Formats: sequence, C-alpha cells, structure tokens
Amino acid sequence: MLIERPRGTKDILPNAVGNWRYAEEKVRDICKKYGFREIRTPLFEHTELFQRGIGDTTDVVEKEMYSFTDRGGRSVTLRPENTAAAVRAYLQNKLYADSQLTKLFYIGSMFRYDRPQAGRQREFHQFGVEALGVASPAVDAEVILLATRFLQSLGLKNLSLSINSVGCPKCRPVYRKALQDFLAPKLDGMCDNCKSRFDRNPLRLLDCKEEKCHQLNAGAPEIADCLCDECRDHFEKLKSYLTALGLKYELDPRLVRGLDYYTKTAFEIKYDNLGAQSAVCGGGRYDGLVEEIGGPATPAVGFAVGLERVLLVLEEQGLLPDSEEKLDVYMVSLGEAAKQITFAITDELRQAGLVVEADLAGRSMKAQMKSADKSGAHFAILIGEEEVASETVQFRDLKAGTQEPVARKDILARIESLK
RNA sequence: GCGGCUGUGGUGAAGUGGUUAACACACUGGAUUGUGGCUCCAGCAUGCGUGGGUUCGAUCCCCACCAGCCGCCCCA
Repeated sequence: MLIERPRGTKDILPNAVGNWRYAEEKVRDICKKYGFREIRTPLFEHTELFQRGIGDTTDVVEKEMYSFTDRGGRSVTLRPENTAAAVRAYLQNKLYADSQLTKLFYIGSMFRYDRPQAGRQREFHQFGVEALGVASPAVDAEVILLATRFLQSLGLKNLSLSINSVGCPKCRPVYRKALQDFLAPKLDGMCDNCKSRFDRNPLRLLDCKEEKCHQLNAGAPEIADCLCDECRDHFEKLKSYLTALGLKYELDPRLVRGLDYYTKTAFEIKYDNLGAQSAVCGGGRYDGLVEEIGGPATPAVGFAVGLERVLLVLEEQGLLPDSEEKLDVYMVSLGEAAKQITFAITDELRQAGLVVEADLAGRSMKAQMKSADKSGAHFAILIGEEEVASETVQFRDLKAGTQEPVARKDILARIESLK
C-alpha cells in the first residue's frame, strides 16, 4: 500500500452510500416543503472571502483552512463552511432581486484542517440553510423549526435545543467589557487556559470545567442583562414563537458561536451520547455578513448540520434504513450453449425493469444455487442442456421452494403473475 | 495545535525473542450422476501499520514516522 487516503478523509463505500442517499433525500424533502431552494457553490473560493466573512481572528481562519496559491498566483481556500460562499453567490447573482426573502439550502463537502476524531473529519459534509433579507425573529423561528423537523424526520430522539442571543455590534462590546471587568480581578486564580482566553474570547471562560474557575465565575454578568432594546425584543419574540410552536428549548447564556458573523440569535442542537463532538446542528443570525462582504445591509439567519454526526447518531440509535439491494431473478446456467441463452434472457428481463444477476464464472450448479440463495433473489431460472434443447427453462421460486419448466417466451408473464 | 491509548488476514481477535502466526465469522471449493438455506471436510496472513535500530535471530525490545480512537481546543 503506497498511498493511503489523506488523514481525516473517508471513503464512502457502496454499503454506506445508501445511508447517505437516505439522509440527503430527507434534506431535499424538507427543504422543498419549507420553500428552500438548493444552491451549489464552488468547493474553493478566494481566501479573502473567508477571512472577511468568518473573521480574521477565528480559529477556523487562523489555523484550520486549506489555503493554497494557484498557478495564477491567487490565494484560494477549500471552503471551511458554506455560509460566506452562499452570501457571495447571493450578491454576485443578485438573488435579492427575486424577492425580499431568499431561502437557500446546500449540501456538500467542507474542509477544515483539524485533528480528526469521532465526528470530526478534515473533509466532512454539511447540510445548511440560509434565509436572507428579512430581520424578523419569525424567520429565526422558522429556520430552527426546519432544523428540528429535519432531525425528527430521521427519527432522532434525545436531542436538545439550546438558544442564546449574542447581541449585536452595539451591545456585544458592552457585555464583553462588563464581563472582562468582572473577571479581571479574579484572573490570577484561574487556569492557564482561561488566562490565555481572557483577551481573545472572554465569553469562553464561563464554561471552563476547572473547579476553581467555575467557582470564580459565579455571579458573572450575563449577556441577557446587557442586550440593547432591539436585541432584547428580538430574543423575546423568538422565544415566544418557539413556545407557540411547541419547541422546547434551553436558554444557554454561554452559548457562543465561534464565527464572527453571528449576531442576535445563536442556537445549537446537541446529542449528548456522541462524545466530545456532540453538536449536530449549529446556527444563528448573521445580520452583518452581507455588508461585510460588500453588499447592502441585509439581515439573514441560517444553520449547518454535520451529516457525519447525524449518521453516527442514526447508526447508534438503529435508525438506518435496510439497504439490501434485492434481486428479482438469479440466472443459473450449465454449459456454453446455456450461457448464451442466459445472456439473452437476462437482457430481456432487465429491459423489462427487473433486477437480474447471472453467474458468468462457469461454476458448478451447486455453487450457483448457493449464490442465488444468498443474493435474496425471489426467483432462479436454471438452464442446462435439456432446457437448451427444449427451449424451456427451469423456473424456481426460491421463496416457495417450488420449481417447474416454463417455455422461454413465457418467462416474463410468469414472473409478473407471481410477484 | 496539546495530552493520552492503540495498530496482527475481509471482520472479531489469541499469541511468543527462535522451525509450520491459534480460534471464530466471512469468503472459496468439495461431500460420485444438473439444484440453495442444516451438517461435515478442505483452502484462505512468504505476513503481524511503515521505516530504521538492538540481536546470532524479532510480530513480540528501542526509536521515528503514519493512521485510528479518547480528552483538550474548536466546531457541524
């Protein structure tokens, strides 16, 4: 074995493809019902799109991007997420001209140079949704509802929805300042990790697992207390919509999204048995992103679902569909003359829409019958020298265990009558 | 990027510094005349993640690398 697949990538083998198609089908089903239309953007974009969109100082941009210089000297990057690209496409193709609210979904590969572990790969697949053009919290609610219904349509249970408001450029700095003021005097007693994050991302200190930090955090100001009137009102309305829809949620004041573009609503859907990578869906509102990329101020909300993680949960909960590819007919033949006739009959049956397999290896009848049995085929058609001569076949119903000769021209009709 | 654990055939796995690397499942073939699901028999790793080193000799000892997993970080 000279060359293996790159670290953090996976081959999706034939026996797993059915699971992927199943999940993708559910994605398309629900998006259709909710009026979201599919968009496919390039796998790579100008590096600057992500730097501006996601934020220069985020971990994703600082250390997880697959960036390279192409032969024309441009810096391009394999997309680490699809929101920035969707917004770019929205602007570049003037999709905003179609209607006030533009509803898009995507499904595809994303790339992040991360240390692989269960539920985290370097090439992974996301399904996501973006609703652009409307500021109302009702859109937030609809997007959250869509995410929830999607996961439910797969049969997932034991999911938990957490929501928070991370404020806007007006009020978030106020909170950040308040938090830093509160934490600064206690910083000496905290762990190194917290010390290093104090400047970069003080909101993160709040969910440190170290006991000493945890205690020192008690009584810290919460973002909810610092929201401006507009953000507070937005959040309250969202909550009332969710309640009206019957969606249970937890308020998580420490829920922070790692990408800079999020404003106001942030939410996450988790499945706890997944281990460290327990977030199955994450999203929120990003009212500043379109402008950041050079468009007019345009409010927007969206989310992304990690498909590998969803499939892990489906597997764990035994919710994957049976993907046995059942044969209708297995052809068994003995001898060269029989093989030729077998070819012709196989072709005829397949053209009639049946799933047919024929043994071409020239094995013994017994071996062929074993294969026929294992294949799960409903019928076996056996042709040997006698049948060649009499222009018949032995028609065997493998499920019933019955067998009788049938004229070659009557095979199709026979199958139809028994199916 | 940090810390830890692991790495034997298609799969699950046993094993030892020294002729032929258990066992099970799977797979393939066979058990006299053209037939399946049970049973029985046989075959199936010139090889023990890769590359070095120690040794008379290494799958078992050492080092490096690679990969997977767990935790951190981050995120979906």
